[in-house]
Amino acid sequence: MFDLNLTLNSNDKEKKFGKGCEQEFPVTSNSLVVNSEETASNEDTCFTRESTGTGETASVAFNFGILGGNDPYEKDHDRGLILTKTEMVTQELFPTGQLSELNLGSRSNISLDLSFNPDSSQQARPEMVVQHQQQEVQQMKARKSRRGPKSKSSQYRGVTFYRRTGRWESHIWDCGKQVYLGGFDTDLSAARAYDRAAIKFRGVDADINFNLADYKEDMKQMKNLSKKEFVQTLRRQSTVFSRGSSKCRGVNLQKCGSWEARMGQFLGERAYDKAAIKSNGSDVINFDPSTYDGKMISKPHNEGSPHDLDLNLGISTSSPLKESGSLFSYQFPPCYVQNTGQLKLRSDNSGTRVDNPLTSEYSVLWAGVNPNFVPNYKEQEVISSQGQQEWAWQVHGRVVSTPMAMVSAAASSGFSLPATTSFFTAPNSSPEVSNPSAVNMCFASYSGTSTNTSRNCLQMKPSLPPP
DNA sequence: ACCTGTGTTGAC
DNA sequence: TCAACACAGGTG
Repeated sequence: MFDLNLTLNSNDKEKKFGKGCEQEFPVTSNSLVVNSEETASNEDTCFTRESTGTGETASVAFNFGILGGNDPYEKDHDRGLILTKTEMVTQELFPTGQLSELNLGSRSNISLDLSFNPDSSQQARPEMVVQHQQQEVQQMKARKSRRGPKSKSSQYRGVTFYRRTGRWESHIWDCGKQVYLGGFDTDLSAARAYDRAAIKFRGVDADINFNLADYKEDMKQMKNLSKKEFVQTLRRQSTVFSRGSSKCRGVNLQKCGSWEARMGQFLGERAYDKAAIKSNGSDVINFDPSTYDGKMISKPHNEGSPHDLDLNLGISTSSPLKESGSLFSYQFPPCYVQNTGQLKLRSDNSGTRVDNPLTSEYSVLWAGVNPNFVPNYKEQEVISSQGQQEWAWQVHGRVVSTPMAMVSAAASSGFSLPATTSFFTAPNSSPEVSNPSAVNMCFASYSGTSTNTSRNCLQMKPSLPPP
């Protein structure tokens, strides 16, 4: 068993972790003490690596005493370690990724590299560690420490929870002015937006929430953008509707040029519309207010019912499962297109259940859409297999350039290709499509309590605006 | 959605 | 004292 007696220079401790951060360490030892330099040459010394945020790594010496030790094997079932005196074990107690989640910041991403080996010849050379540590201290001194109050609402820098909207917002300061970076569903997303902006505005030495390495790709892309353009890009990537992306709430332009549409029948835009009607009237909603007359609002049986549909019309460029946590594997029925200039929703209760039974969230993905196509939804008509009137939308749109080919988002959206190849219909390849700007959307919904699956197809086809 | 004023915090 | 920051109200 190790005695985790670690002592840390009091000055450094506060600089690196901030006040009260010790409590956030996920260590149960009663005496976690970081050793000072003088003891770094001790045979029982272990080392930590500290990410500096600039790709460099510094080390801090730790001292671990051996307690007990009569047994050839020391088992720590809690940590899943089996230690012997004759083998060298390296255990990273604090994975870097986890630490970044623990409000330690990029500079504080410390991982303990616990090495035990009685044979000192196989140990890391302490003098190198000390040297590295000294370099790190100098870098820390040269770098301006954080100023300003710590956020009470978020563990991340630059991220604030906005009570009024119930969202996370991120801001950054530039030239004495606060710049709005966007509103987000999660503080994690907001923190990432802040990080990107911080790197853009202040360079790689900026104090950020996560590892600089996470933003390598972003750094390449942001090189060609001005600050203003970059902020606009961040805002467009924010979870919520953002001006400059689309004039329609819930529609966002993705990096790849595809449009992402995200809505919920009752939890998303519909919920927004309903609330807006109640509080502000019907002039700010997405859909025709007449459609809510005694129908959407007065039919609470749909709310929370198995047939609530989260019409997540998203095309994602990266790891949507990770980001949204709401995109599950669906099998989509084939979509078809009618040359009617209308977007229709069909709903029936046939089909098989394919999604996560533990959730009642529903998703829909749609293929890449012409970026110049600006949809204007208007709820218009309803079709269902039972002849019941549901709802659908008429689509008005305009196309100002040749349409881009639809791109299958299956690979990046967590869908298996066989299940989705029929979902995305390339407008130029489908014989059914006469208008190359038509958009296909299909989705399936599943009840958490029922084995029925509602399969729905949306047809969206823009019509040119009247002259 | 975005801007901006103001209070708070911590380094200098 | 001042810059950096968070919070929150204002505006369109």
